[in-house]
Amino acid sequence: MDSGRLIFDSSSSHGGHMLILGGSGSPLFRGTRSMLSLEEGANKRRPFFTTAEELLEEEYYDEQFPEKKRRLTPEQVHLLERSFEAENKLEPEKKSELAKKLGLQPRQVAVWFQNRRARWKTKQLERDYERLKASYDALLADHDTLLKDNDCLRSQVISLTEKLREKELEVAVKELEGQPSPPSMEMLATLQQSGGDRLSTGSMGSTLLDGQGAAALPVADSSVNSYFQESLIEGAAGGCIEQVDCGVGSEEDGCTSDDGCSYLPGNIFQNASHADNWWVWS
DNA sequence: CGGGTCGCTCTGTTTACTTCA
DNA sequence: ATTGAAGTAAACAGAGCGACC
Repeated sequence: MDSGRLIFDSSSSHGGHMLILGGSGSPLFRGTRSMLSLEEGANKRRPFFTTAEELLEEEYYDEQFPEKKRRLTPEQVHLLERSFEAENKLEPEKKSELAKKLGLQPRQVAVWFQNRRARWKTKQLERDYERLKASYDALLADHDTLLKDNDCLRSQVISLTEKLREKELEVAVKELEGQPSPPSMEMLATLQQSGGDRLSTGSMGSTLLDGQGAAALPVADSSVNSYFQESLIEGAAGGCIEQVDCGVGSEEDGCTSDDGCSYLPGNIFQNASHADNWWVWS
């Protein structure tokens, strides 16, 4: 709808409404536009009104160019912007003061603030969206990294379980070799069988489980000199592996997490025997 | 307390104007 | 130089809300 001629009606009981006289959308104005040639419109463009005196001349301009909508001058916008930065709500006193200072109708100032708030909100929504998107992307990346780490740790569990089994068999064979008569094939078969059972059920010691129970790692078996007991981990049966130092280690044969730490599938317990331990029981 | 009025904000829309291909 | 599309700003409409009488 064309605003047409805008007159601030301060006596209105509704806070001063514009009276719309002869806008292009109103019956009064309909048809008037076609009477003005394009050339006339271009040459006699109605200027911005910036002073009270100019406001008094509105009637003249309105008669000449009743349908023009005028943009605010850069100076007017600048002052309005400064005012908006200080306070994006408009107190009645402030509105009158600004209107007077800018040579605008109070209603125009109110409308400007209204539109400015709408623009600010749109921008704010865009900023919020960008922030949330960045946050989501970061979380997604973290999630992917955790999935990879999880896969690496599963591989470690499987590998270590196998090593442990071999070590326990080796120890058992040595024990039997120490006896006066060599073990029979039946005895060896029985030993192997009992070792396998223990590993598969985890019934002989504490168990280190991965998240989904895909593999079990028995530790601290009291009847066998387990690999764990021989190495650094004493009295920590049933505890959890925890990474304590991210400053060492090769990434060549391991998986690397996003915090720069490497998980070494094959040799973490060898590393653990050194001063710069990677893993402890907690 | 309920209803009417006023003054304000917000959202959505229209319109005038500008820019650019 | 002209024109039409797209973008932007000014203004409006209508609904909602709180304060006041």
